[in-house]
Parts: sequence; structure tokens; C-alpha cells
Amino acid sequence: MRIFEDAIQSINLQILSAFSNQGITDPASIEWTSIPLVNQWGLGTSACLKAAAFLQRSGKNSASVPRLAQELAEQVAAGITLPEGFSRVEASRGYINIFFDTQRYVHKVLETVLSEGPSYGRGSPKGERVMVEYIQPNTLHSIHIGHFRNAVLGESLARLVEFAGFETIRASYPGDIGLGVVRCMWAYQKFHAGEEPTDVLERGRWIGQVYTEASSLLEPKPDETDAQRALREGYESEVRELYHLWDDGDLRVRELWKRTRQWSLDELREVLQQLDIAIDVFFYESEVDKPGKAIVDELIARHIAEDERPTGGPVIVRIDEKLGLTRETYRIAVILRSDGTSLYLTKDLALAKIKFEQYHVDRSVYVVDVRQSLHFQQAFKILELWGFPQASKCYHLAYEIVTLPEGTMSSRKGNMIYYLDVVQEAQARIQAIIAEKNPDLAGADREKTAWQIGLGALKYVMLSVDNTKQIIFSWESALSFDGQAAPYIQYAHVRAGSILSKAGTAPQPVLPNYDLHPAEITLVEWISRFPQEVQRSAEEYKPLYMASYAYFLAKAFTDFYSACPVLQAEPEIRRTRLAIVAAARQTLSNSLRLLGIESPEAM
RNA sequence: GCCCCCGUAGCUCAAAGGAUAGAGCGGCUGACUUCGAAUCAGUAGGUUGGGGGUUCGAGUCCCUCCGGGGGCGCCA
Repeated sequence: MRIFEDAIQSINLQILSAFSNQGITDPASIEWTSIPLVNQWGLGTSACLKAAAFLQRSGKNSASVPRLAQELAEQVAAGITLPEGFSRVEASRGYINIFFDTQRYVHKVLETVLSEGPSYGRGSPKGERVMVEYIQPNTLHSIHIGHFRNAVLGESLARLVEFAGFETIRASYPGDIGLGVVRCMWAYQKFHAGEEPTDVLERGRWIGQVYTEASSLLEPKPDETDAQRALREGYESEVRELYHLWDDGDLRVRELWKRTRQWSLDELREVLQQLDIAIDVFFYESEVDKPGKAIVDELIARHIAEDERPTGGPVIVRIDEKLGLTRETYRIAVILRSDGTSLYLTKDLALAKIKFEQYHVDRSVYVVDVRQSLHFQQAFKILELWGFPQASKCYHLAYEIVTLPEGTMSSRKGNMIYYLDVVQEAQARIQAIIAEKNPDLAGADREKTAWQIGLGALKYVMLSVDNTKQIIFSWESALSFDGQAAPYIQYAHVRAGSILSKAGTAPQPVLPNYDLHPAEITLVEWISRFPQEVQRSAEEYKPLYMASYAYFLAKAFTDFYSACPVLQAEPEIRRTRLAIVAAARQTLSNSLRLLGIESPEAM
């Protein structure tokens, strides 16, 4: 909800009515953006340019569009009766610009922010239920920096969608079964049974190392000897045997599986708590294994899938053929192995059905890295062929992976960057900085603050880059805390808080009675844009917009801070500025919260 | 061969089809006796990968080429 929305609506109607008097039907609605290049506060619209183009197109006027637009703008502007809250209207270069009565506008913004507080910017209920699925780590792995990007992105998205007014369900989908998990179980029982450490975080990482070892033992080597190959193939058949035992529900294998799996889930729970992520529902791959197989049977019966098992093949869906596409697009999807065990896709089909039928979701968002794009295109198309209308409401939020300067991370190469190491290093460095810059902040307070800042900085690194772009991780850049980074935003929040606590009096939303400084106006304008940014970020599933906004808001505050004295100002000015500081602090805090980043009181 | 993503300042990245493409880092010059300098002021740096097209208007949309990354029947 934009401030002065009703007044803007009345202006829109006046413009549209002026258009329709001249037979102009395009544009059908008026859009406003902030006016660049002028040091006055208002909104501008290019509606007359569109209208002029319409007139020319329909042959009603042959003048050049810019000239015609300017004439129209002058004519329309002259006929506008400005509602209360606006000071003047002008026609400029084909645009219509309306200017706020700055003092009244500032008053209105301050009133809104200070009365709504933490709810400032919350959208009205949308009446739709959104499920955000994120955090799909394989068990028996440890959480690495790629999982971190996923978790941070998904959580921010969930917060944005929720705050924007959607009923939101946070779903996590740990991969607790599959070939990888079985390989690791195999290596554990064969080489490391009983060796595990007791500490929760240590144990999660330890089993991750066993996983790496298993991968390397089972990986074909280009220069392997016959004996090595025979050994590896022997291992491989042991793994397949183990998978079949799990599949058949063998009690001992299931017990081993549950025990090792729990180590990873314990680590996951710990990490989620650290990241301040409260998952509403955990789906496990193992739970959708059987339902998935039932679905395969159904798809075969309905002639959507083809069973090639009689001839030694798997169960497949010829998607392009079913859709009548001549160019290969969705290709052929394998939905069940020839030996009858399930695949990723088998299980995802079952999970989608559960989301639709048991959770009644209107929109289903999957936060999963870009390499799974084809998988999701296939899954959504199969759902469509299967007859789920909700398939069109499924959205794969594909994000690019986190790589290293020397290339991709992989357990095989042994160059994994683990979340726990990075966050620990970040906290250590921040503690050192606090010790130097703010020695008074000590002990447990220093540790807590260092945690808020260190983790916040890492989260911001993940959120301030578009999800379509790779992040090349280096310790150097990830742990750089200067400039456009979370600590800058947090610092602005702290500075604002410091002024308020020194002021002693509670800020009130006063009506300013002096000419506001440009830095004051710019800051209040940024504050006023917050609700729109919330909606935009949520509707386009782009936490980046909020990350970017938060920085510009902080920058506007910092500019104000260095240009406008608050506590030493004349009483009337001081009262207004205190309210602006309070509103800025509140909006900074709300923005950071939507990014999943904490707002420290001191730093 | 087919599909998807990316290409913007030296580097990392922003930019609602709109008015003169913006930040940070790095470079250079300055500012702490001031509401704490995790900061600020100033300065340098661009034919938005090339070429066509649509539009009154294109970094943004379409086509094409180049360069980089990813994916493509029984891994997830």
C-alpha cells in the first residue's frame, strides 16, 4: 500500500478521463515512478508518451510522438485538480510530474512507520497458500557452502512471501535414501563401524568424510588395473545388494540406516537453529519411496508411462511424444529403474501429489540449484499429463551454484567448503574487529554480536547477487565486511539506535515546520518505498530486490547522518529528525528481518 | 545435435520498456577534540560482447553470431 494511494488514484482517474475524452484507450492504467534528476520529491508518469503513440498509430494525429506527448501532458496537467498532500503538477518532456507537499508527506510517512512498527510494510492477506521447499541436503553429507546459499535464499523468500500476505508453509526435503546414502552406509559398516564421535556437529561431519571415502572407492579410475577394477566391481555389487536389502525392509539394514541418518539430521537441526530457520514440515525421500512406486504403476496403467522392464529396460515417459512436440524439449524421463528401485523423479512425483492433496497449496515453489532444471521441467510436465491442474502453479526457483576460483566443489576432489568452518571464521574475525573498535563491548555480548554480524555478512553475500548468477566463493571476498555488505546496514541501524537512546524522549510523528534538507527528503522517500519493495520481491520471488533495497536505505540514512545533526539541532528540527531516525531504524530492522539477518543494538 | 542461464567501469555486481546506466572493491586526494571513522567528501574509470530488428523510447523485448557455464534414459 503506497502512502497517499487514494490521492494518487484520484489523479489517475482524472488523467484517464482526459484521455478518454480524446478517444485515447491506451494506456488503460497509469503507472508512476520516482522522478529522476530533480531535487524535488514527487512522482512521474510516461502515460502521455504512450497516449501520443496511440494517437499516431490510429492515424488521428501525425505530429511527432515526443511533441504530441508534451502537448498532451501540458493540456492534461492544466486540467488536474490536485488532492490534498500535493503541491504542484508539471508537464516536462512528455511526462506529467506531480510533486508532494513535502512536509505533509513526511508527516504521513512518519505516522505510518511509527504506528505500525515491526508490521510496517506488511501486505494485506492474499488468500493464497504458498509452500516454499528448500534445504534438501543428502543425509550422510555435511552442510557445505552451497547448501548455505540454498537455505539463506529459501528462508528469505519464505519471509518475504509471508510478510507480503501469503499463507506460507516452509518445507524441507532431506535426501535420506538413494544410491549415495547406501554407498556411504556400505563404507561405514565395512570400514568404520563403531568409530563415530559423540559430539553432534563433529559426528555429522565425520559421516560426511566417510561418504567422500565411499565415493572415491567406488569411482572408476581411468588407469585402474584389472585387479583394481575387479575389487571396485565387487564393492559395487555389495552396494547394490545393500540397496535391495533396504528396499525389502530388511530389519538390520533399516536399523543401520536409521542410526546413521540420525547423525546427519541432528547436525541439520542444529544448523537450522543457528540460521534461525523454523521448518514447518519435513518430507523425507524415504517416505515417498513407496508412494512413488504406486504412482509409476498408475502412470503405466493410464498409458502415460511405458514399462520396458520386460525387455530389461526401465519405466519411462516419452514426454515430447505425449505432448506432440517435434523438437526435442522435455525428452524422455526415466521414472523407475529397471530393477524396480525408485529414482529422484519417482519420489518427486509422489511428493508433489502430497503437496497438492494433503496441504492444498495454491503455489508450490522449489528452491533447488539450476542443474536440476530439466528434472523439474519433466516433473511438472508429467504432473500435467497426469491431470493435475496445479502443475501450472509449480515454480522451480533455480539458483546458480557456488563455485571456487579453481572450479566446482566436489567431495571427490576433497575441496569442499563447509558452512561450519566459514561461519566460525567469520565470527572470529568480527570478534577481533569489535575488540579493536569497541572494546567496551566484551564477553558474551561481544560473542553474540560477532555472531549476528558474521552470519549476517555471509547471508548478505548470498542474497545480494541474483540467483541466476554463480557465486565464486573465496575466503577473501566472503569475509570482506566493508562497503555494500550487511555490516554497513547493521551499522546504520546501530547508529540510529544510539541517537535515539541519547535523546531520552520518545520520538513523535510531528509535522515539520521548516524546509527539509535534501538528505532528509531522500531518506524518507526510501523509507516510504519499503512496502512496495516487499510486494515486488515476493511476487517475483527475488530476495535480491530486498537485499539491494536494504543497502540503499542504509546509504540514505548514512548520508542523512553525516549531513544533518540531530541532537544538537534546534528544538523543532530536532523533534522531526528524531522521528525520522526512529522510522529509519524501524525500516532498516524490518528489511534485515526479511533477509533473515539480525539487527544488533551495538557493534 | 538439442535445451537452459550468464556477458554492464580494471574486479565483483546493481538497474519496474522510460528522462543524463549506478554502487562497492581496488587507484588517487582529503576528513576523527564533532549524534562512535565498520564512516564520509572529492576524483578517475562505459561505443552495456558484435550485428540486425520491434518501439515515440532498448542494458532490458525478438532474431542471429561470438564467448563462458550448466544440462540432456535408469546419480541426486
